[in-house]
Amino acid sequence: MPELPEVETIVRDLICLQGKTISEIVELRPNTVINKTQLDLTEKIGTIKSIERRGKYLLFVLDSCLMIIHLRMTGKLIYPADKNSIGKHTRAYLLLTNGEIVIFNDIRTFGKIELIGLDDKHNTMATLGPEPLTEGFDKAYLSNICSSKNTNIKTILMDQTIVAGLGNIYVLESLYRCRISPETMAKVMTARQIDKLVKEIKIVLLKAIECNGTSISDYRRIDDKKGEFQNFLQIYGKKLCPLDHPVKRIKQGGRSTYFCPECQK
DNA sequence: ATTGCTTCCTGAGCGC
DNA sequence: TGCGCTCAGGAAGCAA
Repeated sequence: MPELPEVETIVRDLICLQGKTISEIVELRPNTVINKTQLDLTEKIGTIKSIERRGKYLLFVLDSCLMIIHLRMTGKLIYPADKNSIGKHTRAYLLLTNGEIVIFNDIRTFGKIELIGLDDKHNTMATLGPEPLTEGFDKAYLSNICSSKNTNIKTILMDQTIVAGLGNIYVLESLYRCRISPETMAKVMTARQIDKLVKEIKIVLLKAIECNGTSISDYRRIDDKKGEFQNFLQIYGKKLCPLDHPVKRIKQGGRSTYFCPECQK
């Protein structure tokens, strides 16, 4: 399930596409490519000027428009690839003018490729909160948010309008490392806890990027290699915490939460 | 306005 | 062997 470190890894892996030109987006499953009419098909779709990341979104800045890809849980990009690699779960592929292709596979089909004008605002991206690895995400910012919200800290950190790019794995890992219970109401978080949490989130994300992400189930790099951060997980998916206490599993907002009631108060 | 629940989808894993 | 059930999950959309 790609979160910030996984998407960042994919963006870095795709840097070799910069300067190449897309001639066609071939949609194999309906509703995979949104606003395809944005493209002027009489022209080349466009040269890839840059590939960037915002939250969990991949942004292809083309000279004609912006192509936004969200992988959701099971979306994968494969490059280099050839047509023999197109399979049952291939939802679309990009055809380049040099004959190469970039395959978009997605088992659960929640992923999307969306095209918008260079100056248009994307309805969700426009509401994203700050990037967690920038100075805009600091203790003052998170304190202010926490004081005004009537929910638990895990739900706060999962909210993309508050901070963009965190998902279940990195939120739970960060909370465990800070010894903060995910059930703690945001309002009662102390200044010290919030400071520690902000710092730990940055440490965990940087380490996960260095490891090229977490390959627990579906996530793979564009060459199908796994990330390595699953080797450093302390709480997500575990039966015992690193101190051998039993890990408790609950649901918060319909999502699995793993935590150690002994370590996290 | 804010919070929370349901929905989308497929494959894996389980019990019987 | 195979059926039916549950679960995984981001975020849109809707309900309270």
